[in-house]
Amino acid sequence: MSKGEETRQAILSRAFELATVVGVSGLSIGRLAEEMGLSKSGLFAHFGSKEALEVAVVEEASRQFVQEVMVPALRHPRGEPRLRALFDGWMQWGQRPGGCFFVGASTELDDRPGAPRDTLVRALKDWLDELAKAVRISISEGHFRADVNPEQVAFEIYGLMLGMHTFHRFLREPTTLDRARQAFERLLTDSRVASPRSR
Amino acid sequence: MSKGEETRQAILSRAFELATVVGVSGLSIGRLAEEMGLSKSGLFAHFGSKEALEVAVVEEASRQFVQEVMVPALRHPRGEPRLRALFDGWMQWGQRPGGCFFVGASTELDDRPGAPRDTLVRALKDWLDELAKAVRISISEGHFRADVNPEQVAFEIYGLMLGMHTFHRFLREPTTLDRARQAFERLLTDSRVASPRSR
DNA sequence: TGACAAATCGAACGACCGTTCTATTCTAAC
DNA sequence: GTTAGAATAGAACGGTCGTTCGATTTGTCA
Repeated sequence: MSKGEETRQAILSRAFELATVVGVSGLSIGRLAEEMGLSKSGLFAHFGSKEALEVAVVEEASRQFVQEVMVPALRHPRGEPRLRALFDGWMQWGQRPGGCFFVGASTELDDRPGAPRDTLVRALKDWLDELAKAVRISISEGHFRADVNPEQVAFEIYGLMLGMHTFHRFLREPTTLDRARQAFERLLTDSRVASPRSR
Repeated sequence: MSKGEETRQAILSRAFELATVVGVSGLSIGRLAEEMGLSKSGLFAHFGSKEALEVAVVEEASRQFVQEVMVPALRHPRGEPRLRALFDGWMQWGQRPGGCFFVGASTELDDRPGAPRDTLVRALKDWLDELAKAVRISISEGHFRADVNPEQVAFEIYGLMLGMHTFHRFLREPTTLDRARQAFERLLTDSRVASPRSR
């Protein structure tokens, strides 16, 4: 790795942390440069524009998310255990300072067309696809009923995660973790083969 | 209403619309003054500080939310019908340009202590209390089982709303409305007296 | 109608923003 | 060890931000 790539990566690493707290557009080049011990223009040269920096930050966030949540979940058995691992992994991920990068960024960018938004949409869809895939495997493994809708379950799981985020980080409700767990269990129960009720 | 109060109210009305789209801190006094046909300092004088303006905007949002969602729901029969009305009312509310003010503002302010945050926390808690209250009434009316936890249901409903917001406004998923409805029905089904399963 | 207060304006402030340029320092390959 | 090119620095730009202050218009009530 050349010197340039090295500092660029170091910048992105810190930029990602910072953006998780202050938001993608709240991230400022001057502030970031100061934290990195670089000049504003020196740092700027690595990206060429603020928007390109934002895109790179979103990509860095995806990279870290894959590494810290998705990959470890793949080490768990296929089906429900893996789905649980994904849920647990996200809970861990959401504990870092500033919470979940994607939750903040998606509400921030929902009305701002452009490359950063497109990149984030792609990342979020990948995550939802991963959840749906885990549900689909749960069906084929015989853990869930055949008539369970994977995309529907992924939707509801993600809603849980968002609710958890708001209750924990904004309302600071100490009951949040239990609430989320309980809702998740209800979702699993309703999806299992043992359950007699149709969905 | 004096002249001052009148323009102040007009400013807040527009400021609320604007803040729903660009966020609470994204709201700028210069931009707002231009839209209102006022000078920057003239508009500024109505509030004294940006932070005071932000607080006033949050209050205005609460005012409108009560008027457009909560009050109409009270005209529906106690219990499950009213809970449905609250849900439907929120869905309508979330359709306005920029989506739901509270969803955007709460992720924006979760790491920014101060009066605007405190005001918003209060407003959101009021809304959640209203949901929980509707659930509680549903129990006493015999629509829901006695062992249903009102706060838990309120948590899950709010999670649904958040999921809907992200899927609809950020991902632009056309299936969103159905997904949210279906999840809501599952929640109601699991809560009803007819259901044999314990929660 | 006159007088006092309320409302609004206009200019200026310092701070920070992203971006551009030119000059300098450093790194890496020959 | 020299040299070309990459990496960084520094100063300056136009712009917007929230805020202050003194002057001026406008509304309100005796």
